Amino acid sequence: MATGRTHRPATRSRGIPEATVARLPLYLRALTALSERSVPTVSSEELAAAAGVNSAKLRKDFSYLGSYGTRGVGYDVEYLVYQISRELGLTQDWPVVIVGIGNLGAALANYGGFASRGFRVAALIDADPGMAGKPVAGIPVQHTDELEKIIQDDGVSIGVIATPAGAAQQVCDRLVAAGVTSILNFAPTVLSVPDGVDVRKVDLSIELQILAFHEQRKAGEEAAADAVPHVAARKQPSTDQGPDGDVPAVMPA
Amino acid sequence: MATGRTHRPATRSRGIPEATVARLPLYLRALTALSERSVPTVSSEELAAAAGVNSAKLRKDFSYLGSYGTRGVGYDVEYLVYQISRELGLTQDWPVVIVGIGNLGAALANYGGFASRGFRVAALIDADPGMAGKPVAGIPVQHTDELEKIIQDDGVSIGVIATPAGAAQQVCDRLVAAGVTSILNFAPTVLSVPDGVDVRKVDLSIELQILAFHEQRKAGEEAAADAVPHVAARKQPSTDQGPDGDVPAVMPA
DNA sequence: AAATGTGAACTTTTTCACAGCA
DNA sequence: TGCTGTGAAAAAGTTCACATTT
Repeated sequence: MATGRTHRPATRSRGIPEATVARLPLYLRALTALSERSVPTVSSEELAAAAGVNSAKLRKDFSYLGSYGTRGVGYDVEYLVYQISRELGLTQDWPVVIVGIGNLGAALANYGGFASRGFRVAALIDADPGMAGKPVAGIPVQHTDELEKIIQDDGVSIGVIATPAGAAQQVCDRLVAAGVTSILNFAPTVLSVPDGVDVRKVDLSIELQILAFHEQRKAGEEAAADAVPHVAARKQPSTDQGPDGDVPAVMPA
Repeated sequence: MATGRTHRPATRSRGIPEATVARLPLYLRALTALSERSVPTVSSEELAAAAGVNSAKLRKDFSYLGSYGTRGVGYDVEYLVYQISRELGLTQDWPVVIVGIGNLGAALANYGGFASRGFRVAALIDADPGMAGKPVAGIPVQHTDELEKIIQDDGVSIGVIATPAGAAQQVCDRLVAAGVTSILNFAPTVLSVPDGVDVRKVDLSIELQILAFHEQRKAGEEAAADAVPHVAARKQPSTDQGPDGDVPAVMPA
């Protein structure tokens, strides 16, 4: 690395669409399950079903990574697991700090899928001095004062914020100042960060509100449906996750 | 579909884009904060900044709801709060059950923003008989056997699954059979549900993997940047959340 | 025969830029 | 004058359908 080269690494044209990146972990999970069952190969159709997406989308997604399948056969499970892991950066180990060891922080610390896939909890940090030293998920909680030291010593670049909303921005600023460049925010606040820092948020109440919106609409539809001869059959098992789910679009006049 | 009607209802063309729906809770939160500070009106620019989106997008989003602003002035905070709440279905009260009262379930039960905005925890349910009766967040945990009864008695239509992955599909099936039509899934599994049921998922490990992807790319870029005279200034405070975060596209020529 | 990989069509979402109103 | 509301353009994402390869 670090040469005077002006071109993108001879690899394949970078620029995997963000939507594709967001689905790679889904594929990886499905593939890992297959791998554990020692399934050697899988078709786009099968894998797509397991991941809950459609097969054309899956093939298109994989096409951004390269040609890892075999026509007439499908994909080699182990090989794909490796390729996707590599693409996601999971072949290296990412130390992560969790700040705010309340109920949620403890839940996160205990979350198994964490350690399993490339991530390692480097430290648990809480502002409450009473918590200091107390082990959570086998890791002793450290006081906020130690934050900068921990991040620098362990080379932490990913931080998880599970504090109350009021403390989140301040914690975020400290994390960023200490060198963290990716933040997963569970606090219900918009964080502002310098350029070059990634923030993703997970927000229970937003998810519930989106569900309520669709739920309300369903209720309206039912009322409308009552006025109509026969409600169309609802019950085809469909696999569908993510942002929408249905969005039918009927509506009373 | 069902009737012979071919035209859209006379109402304002329903069909708020899904992307817009997903942002409404964000606007609502920002507006609620303003309302608490007794701010009477707000411009699209200000509100957009508070919500972490750009103002054109916000205006476009609001335009799907109707014309609730005043040109030259901005939006009336209270009025908008009401309109968005109504649109999201938050003017009614949604009873919610949480299934799986481990660390995460407890965290969710204790989550304040829950009760505050239209949602009410109708019951906490766990498969462990030892948990039964134990109060969490002031609510006694009930055994899974009671699930169907609770859902029917309380008219619950939204369920939260916080069980281990292995139990999730089974719990989901029972919820759906009992009448739940919206599910928020915290278990790391793809749930399959009948048509007409909405599922949204929240998945810590997926979020971390997406961060790792970008983090890895940053590392690569840095190395590339070392070969270039001077790294462009990174540090303009930017507000940016959601799916991407940055995706800088530095790309040496 | 089976299943990938991908141009091309289509849909959704974002951004632009400005007319129109208070 | 200031700021909304929105057509129109651009970008991103999804789906189709089929030539290509094993």
